[in-house]
Amino acid sequence: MDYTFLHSTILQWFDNNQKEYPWRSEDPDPYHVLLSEYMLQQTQASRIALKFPEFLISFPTIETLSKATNAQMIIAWQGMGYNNRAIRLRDCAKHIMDTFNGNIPSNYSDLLSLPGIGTYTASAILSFAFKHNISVIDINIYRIYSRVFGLDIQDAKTKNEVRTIAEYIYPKDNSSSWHQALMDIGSSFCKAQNPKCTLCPIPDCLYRNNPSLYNMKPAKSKKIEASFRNKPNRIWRGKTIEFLRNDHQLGHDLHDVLHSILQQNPNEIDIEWFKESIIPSLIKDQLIEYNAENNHVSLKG
DNA sequence: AACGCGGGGAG
DNA sequence: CTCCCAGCGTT
Repeated sequence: MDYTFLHSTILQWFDNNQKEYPWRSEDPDPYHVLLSEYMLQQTQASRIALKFPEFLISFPTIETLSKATNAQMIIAWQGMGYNNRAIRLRDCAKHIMDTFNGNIPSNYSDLLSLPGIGTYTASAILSFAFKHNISVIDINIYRIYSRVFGLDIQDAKTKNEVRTIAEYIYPKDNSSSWHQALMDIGSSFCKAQNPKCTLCPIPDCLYRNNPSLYNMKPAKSKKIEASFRNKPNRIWRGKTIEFLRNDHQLGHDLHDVLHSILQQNPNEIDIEWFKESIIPSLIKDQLIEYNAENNHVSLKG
């Protein structure tokens, strides 16, 4: 297959229409790429764009990041979600200091050895920071390839087929621009819901030609989350962390924390639930400390 | 293979 | 209200 036209179309579109992000540049600092990719795991780019610059002021280098306390990381992570990712990021920086002399690895296996760096993030760093020619598959690119080639997103075989497509289709002299272009296209046009096919710059696409032929709906997630008082525990975890963020210097009495997040006086059942379910899971993620002697809760130092 | 893990924005 | 998001680690 000759993809010369596809490549030139997409790359030219990217030259003229790429989104401005604080981590994007012609010759990006690998630390900025690692940091942004870490933040972008499961979080929309538009949100990270607001957070990235101030985070970089607080932690301008891998070394400063590696020395952050858990509480500092949790506070700096405000608004980005998945707070245990903040702890992992600091651990990742420490690992880079200790094992790689502070240099971000430029090969796949070393990157994969770092905490919180999986197949996507490793290939993204190699492509965007080190300009290696490697395929990159995030949720946007996965969806685009599935649609362009008419693959059923629920079919178990699709994952492998997309991997094969991703491997042969990208321009072998410009992995970085190609994959970032597809991400922009994925978030602007080839969206999960209500895709704007009429505006999409991809020249040929089986889905656009006949959307009804293909099953592009992701499987319904029918998992039941553990809940309390009509809200999932993850919401209560988040409220607890948010409360402790606002005054992290002091330890807080467990009852005061509960009163604040429940917006009412806690009863025995509330206290039992909080002690048995929420506190242990936050401790397990290294987000908080709990002193059973005086019933004080605080962010982990 | 399935699940835990946040939080905010869009529709 | 439901669905979505530049995923990863654990089981």
